[in-house]
Amino acid sequence: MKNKKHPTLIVIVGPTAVGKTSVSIQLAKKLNAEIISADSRQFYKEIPIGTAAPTKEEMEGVKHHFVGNLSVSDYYNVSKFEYEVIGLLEDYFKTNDLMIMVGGSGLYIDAVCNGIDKLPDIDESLRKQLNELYEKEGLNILQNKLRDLDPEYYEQVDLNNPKRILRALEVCLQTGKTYSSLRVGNIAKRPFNIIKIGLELNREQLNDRINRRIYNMLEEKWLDEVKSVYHLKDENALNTVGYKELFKYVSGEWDYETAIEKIKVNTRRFAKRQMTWFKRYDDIKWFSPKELNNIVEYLDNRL
RNA sequence: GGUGCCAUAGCUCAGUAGGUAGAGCAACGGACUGAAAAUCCGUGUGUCCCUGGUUCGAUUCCAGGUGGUACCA
Repeated sequence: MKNKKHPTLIVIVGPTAVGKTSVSIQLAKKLNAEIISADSRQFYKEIPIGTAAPTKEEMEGVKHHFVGNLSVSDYYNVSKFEYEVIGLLEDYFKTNDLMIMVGGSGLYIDAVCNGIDKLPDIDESLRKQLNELYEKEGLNILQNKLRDLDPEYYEQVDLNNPKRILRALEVCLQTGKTYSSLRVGNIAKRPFNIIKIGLELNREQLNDRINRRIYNMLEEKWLDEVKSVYHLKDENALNTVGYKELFKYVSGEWDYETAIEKIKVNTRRFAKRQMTWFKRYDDIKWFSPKELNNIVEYLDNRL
């Protein structure tokens, strides 16, 4: 490796099960870097097996951040992640040149790379109130409310998507301003370089890896882990591929085979959504997870 | 071996009173600014088992074949 002059964040993305963890750890060792996980489910300490979080052994010798740092009952969001990561990097780059950020949560990665609009926190009671309104009155009421409060956003938003509408409404009601006026979408200028690397496999190979990984997770007593958090199953953090299906098995709603089959299907779909997100990055270089040497060479030329 | 039933999308199956076909699931494509492994939107991808016959026209009717299935031997 040449001498690195500019602090650089190496971002490694890719669909679930493609092999990001292994590549990131090998790179971290070669480059003497630490790792930030940008995986919105590996934050939670109660669910390492089903989220394929890096194990203690894997993390041996490579410092990891944002793995198992939260409880599933903690409230967390992208903005906090951005704030914490940027804070960490500011410190880290005083004495180091390279950090690796690896993960599959596109929104979280974008927040770190590009920043996210500064919006106030929403009162818990307001969010709850809106959720109840939606439960009781349905989507139509929310749509009408949004048309009154923020006609501009009403024109752009996917009106069938309750989450988008609820979000816009809570911001409008909390701030007294329109959501559209607060959504400026400025791209943040970061005081470090960013190099994006994508890992991909063809569909057949990825599906095969997905199936094998599900099998391995079950071998590692995933079901015990699921049962241990069953009482928390309504937490958002557990609205997660694998857990929601196995909860239905545990409750007796589905038989085992059905649950496993659904996990496979939903994991494939998740991987597809991730690829859709990452494919729009125009500053990314794609590799197979097997070509570590090519990745190192590519980085070497750019650092 | 005999008789009945079945053969249509990747799977389970509808359907066409003869004018080349459609549901569910799967699959595929897309969106995405504080719940994102979330949430939402879009798309039929087909030798209608094979061969021949009748017909202007057969996936549909007829005959034979092949495969499956049930019952009888």
